[in-house]
Amino acid sequence: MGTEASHGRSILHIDVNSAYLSWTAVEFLAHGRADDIRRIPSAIAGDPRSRHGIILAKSEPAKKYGIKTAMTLAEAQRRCPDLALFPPDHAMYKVYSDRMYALLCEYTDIIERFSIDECWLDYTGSEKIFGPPLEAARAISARIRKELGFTVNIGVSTNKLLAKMASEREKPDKIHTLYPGEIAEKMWPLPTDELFGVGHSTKQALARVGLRTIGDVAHADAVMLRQLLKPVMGQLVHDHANGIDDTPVLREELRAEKSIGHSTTTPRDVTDEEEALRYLLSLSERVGLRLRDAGLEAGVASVELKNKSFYTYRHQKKLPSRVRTTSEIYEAACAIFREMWRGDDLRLIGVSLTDLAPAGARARQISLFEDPEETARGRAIEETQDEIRKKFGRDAIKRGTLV
DNA sequence: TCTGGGGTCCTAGGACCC
DNA sequence: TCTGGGGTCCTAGGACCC
Repeated sequence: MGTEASHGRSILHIDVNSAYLSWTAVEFLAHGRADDIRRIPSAIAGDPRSRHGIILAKSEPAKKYGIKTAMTLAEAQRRCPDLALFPPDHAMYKVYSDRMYALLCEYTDIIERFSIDECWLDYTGSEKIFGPPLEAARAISARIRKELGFTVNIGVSTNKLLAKMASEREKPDKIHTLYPGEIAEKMWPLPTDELFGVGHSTKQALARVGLRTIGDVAHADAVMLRQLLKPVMGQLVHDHANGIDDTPVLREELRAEKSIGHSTTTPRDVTDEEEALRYLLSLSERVGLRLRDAGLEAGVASVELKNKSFYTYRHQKKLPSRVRTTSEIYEAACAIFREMWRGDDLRLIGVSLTDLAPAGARARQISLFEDPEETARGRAIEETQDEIRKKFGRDAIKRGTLV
């Protein structure tokens, strides 16, 4: 009982330690920098001059000063005046993420990328080739360190939830198991918000009925939890607290993208429509490029605004016909913006698309006001522009209004 | 010079239809 | 004068994740 052999699946969760910071450190070392920024109080943060000043990742020494992810840079610097800071580089992160993914693919072809720095592996069936899961975890950890230069935490168990909860334990560079027989000892003493799926607001709701640890939730009445947290969340939390999770590890090919969006915090408040529309065009362009790259088209467009008081509102619109081009997206975004904007000073503007499907898969409804030839021409032009951008970079072509 | 950006999923209410 | 009950679609908003 409670041993790996008696359970159906064998799941690993791999989590890069302080991903953005570790990858920056490795990149620096590769380019001849003498010191390792992982050994000093350091962080990756955006630029506060453009209102992007929050901590995205921090080193272990920085953690000792109480620096936390998503903390404002000003607060972090109060806690640690000597904090060494480095800007984010998402293109570089993708390169390191892909390298790790390629290495993990040697151990199984059932891998789910949960984010740029986390993966689940369904290792069931690979035991015959690479040995017991704990041995594989040790081999993976050692190879990532040696071949890629950074460290990971690995959680080993029988489902995704337990594997993830295992990898969240002591960091960095650790391997933990959390088999069903270990739940009471390792998981139940933790506070409720350490349970995957429980955030601030659910923690508060649970505390109001006296539930403070994961064990409290595990032993609570499921009917009561469903009433307290609504059916889905109540059941999920009760299941998770008891280590129950039968969701499969979903390979990338089997996962359909649900939305594509971009948003930007503007360097200064946007107060007039003309400027807002310029942002909408630039965002529509980026979203459109990604949409066409993925070979998709969209049925719903939405615009998100955040004003200077940090109040966020979002409106969406089901489009009369499915869209693909930047001009179609931009047109929809403008219409939504004009309807929703309350005239407040804006600090963030976002555009996103949902109801995605492969281009042409669903019958296109041709609107009475649309000239099919013109639509086709517009699309052909944009596809040529996409090719040029792919070859020469995103800024190779700019619309007159953006220059 | 406080406070990012990318997502997923769930709920509730109104419109509309039979 | 009293006043159904499903079901679907659409939209806004919130919670949660990294």
